[in-house]
Amino acid sequence: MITRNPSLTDQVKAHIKEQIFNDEYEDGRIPPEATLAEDLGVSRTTIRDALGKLEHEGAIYRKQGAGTFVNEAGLQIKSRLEEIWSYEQVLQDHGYKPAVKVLTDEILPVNEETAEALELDGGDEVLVIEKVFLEGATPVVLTRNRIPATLLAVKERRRKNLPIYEYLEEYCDRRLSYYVSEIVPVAFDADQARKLGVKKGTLGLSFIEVGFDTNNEPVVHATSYFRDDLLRFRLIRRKTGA
Amino acid sequence: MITRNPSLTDQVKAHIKEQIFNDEYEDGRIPPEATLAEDLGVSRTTIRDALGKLEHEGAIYRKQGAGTFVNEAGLQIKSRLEEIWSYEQVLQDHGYKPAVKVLTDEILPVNEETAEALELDGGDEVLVIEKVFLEGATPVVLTRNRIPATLLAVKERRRKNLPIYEYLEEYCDRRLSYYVSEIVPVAFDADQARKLGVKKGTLGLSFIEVGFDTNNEPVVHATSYFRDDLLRFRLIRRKTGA
DNA sequence: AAGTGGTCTAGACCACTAT
DNA sequence: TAGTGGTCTAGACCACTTC
Repeated sequence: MITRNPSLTDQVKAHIKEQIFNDEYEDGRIPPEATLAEDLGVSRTTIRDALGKLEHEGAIYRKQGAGTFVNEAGLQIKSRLEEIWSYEQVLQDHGYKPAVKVLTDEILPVNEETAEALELDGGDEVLVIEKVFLEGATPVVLTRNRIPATLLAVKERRRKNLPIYEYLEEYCDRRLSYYVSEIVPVAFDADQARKLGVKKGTLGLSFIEVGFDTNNEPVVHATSYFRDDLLRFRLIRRKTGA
Repeated sequence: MITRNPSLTDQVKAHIKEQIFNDEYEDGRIPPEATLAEDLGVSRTTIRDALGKLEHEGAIYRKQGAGTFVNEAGLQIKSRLEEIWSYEQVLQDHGYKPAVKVLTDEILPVNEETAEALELDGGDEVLVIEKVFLEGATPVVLTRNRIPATLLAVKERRRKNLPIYEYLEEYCDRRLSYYVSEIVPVAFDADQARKLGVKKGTLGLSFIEVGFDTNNEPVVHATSYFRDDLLRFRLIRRKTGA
């Protein structure tokens, strides 16, 4: 059945993905674009948009003049760094049954680093939410999100364990558009180590990032810490012309 | 002047980028797509493709119904992780004048890890190239690339200091298409520390990656080490549907 | 030479934002 | 309500791979 929303392109994309997972394409060869267009009753442009997204995700690859093929190697990648939006989802993708625990949830004066990241003044306040993501009883990810207090539209804020992008929509009426993330290696300090259930000085990865909303305004300053023994990040790097 | 190659889209992209850097757009507002199409004498599709690429790179952002705008924050990002193709380029983008030193260049029996990454047998051989990238006399990046010996088409291999993707084109007739990279925090061992000019145990970042050619075959296994005090990586993370 | 993906056009209509 | 970006169509021609 054809409907708008999700877009035709996304429906086509989902359809092809399903075919791939059901092994419907022999030899990993995906039908020509013209054939797909005719079979699915959409234009070739729509097909190409869908294939373009799948290629970008690493699910397929295309070779001009030759064809379009399933990318077996690309399909193995569990969670691609560029696409991470929720750590619960990341842990699920790794086959875990994640739990979330809110450690801190309070409004505090902003510190210097956060003030700069969120373009605030020294006297302003931020809501600080610290969460830990666990697999069973084992902590895997520790996050600290800081949201300008002025953005909080609602007094009542239950469901503090929402993913931050949902939290921002629900309580701040802001839609998160993208993050700029810096990747930093760390040796966990005593506090971090305790919260992550490892020895002080254990090696790990951290992200320092700023999330921007659809108006391109910074709305959240996040720092995240990962147990390298339980979670490894991958990404696909491509050449982008000029 | 209109020519093919580079594509119209890339020409449009370059043009808009230039306008941005020359501050030609008041208030950071980029003209409507229809206007751009008419002014540049191309179709709106071509304009949209170019804007789409610029948006993906973080140079602009778009808001449906409102317009297209310059992304000042995005333009500050020096080298985006997803787009890294040459460490010389990365260092240049950071304002350094990079030098490259080839430390090792020899054909050796493949080790287990590389054999698995490149789908080789235990008895096969690989060309191992170890390079260090310096700013002046200061090492910043240490890389180790391994290429299957069977791919080497030419006996004479001068210019060992070529970026690996150019090396593969020149001596193996393979075009690098993308890398799958794993990001790992490390404490440098004695050997790495010496080559990077830091104390043993210093914290740093490393990439473990496999490069694939246009036939989606693994052609290079690379490990890279970075001095966190001199080089930080950033990337843009976005939500991708489904 | 046949078949495939890559680029480009011209135009229609929709969804959303601003005023 | 006017103007903007988002989606989609139908079709043309080009570049490349394969046989």
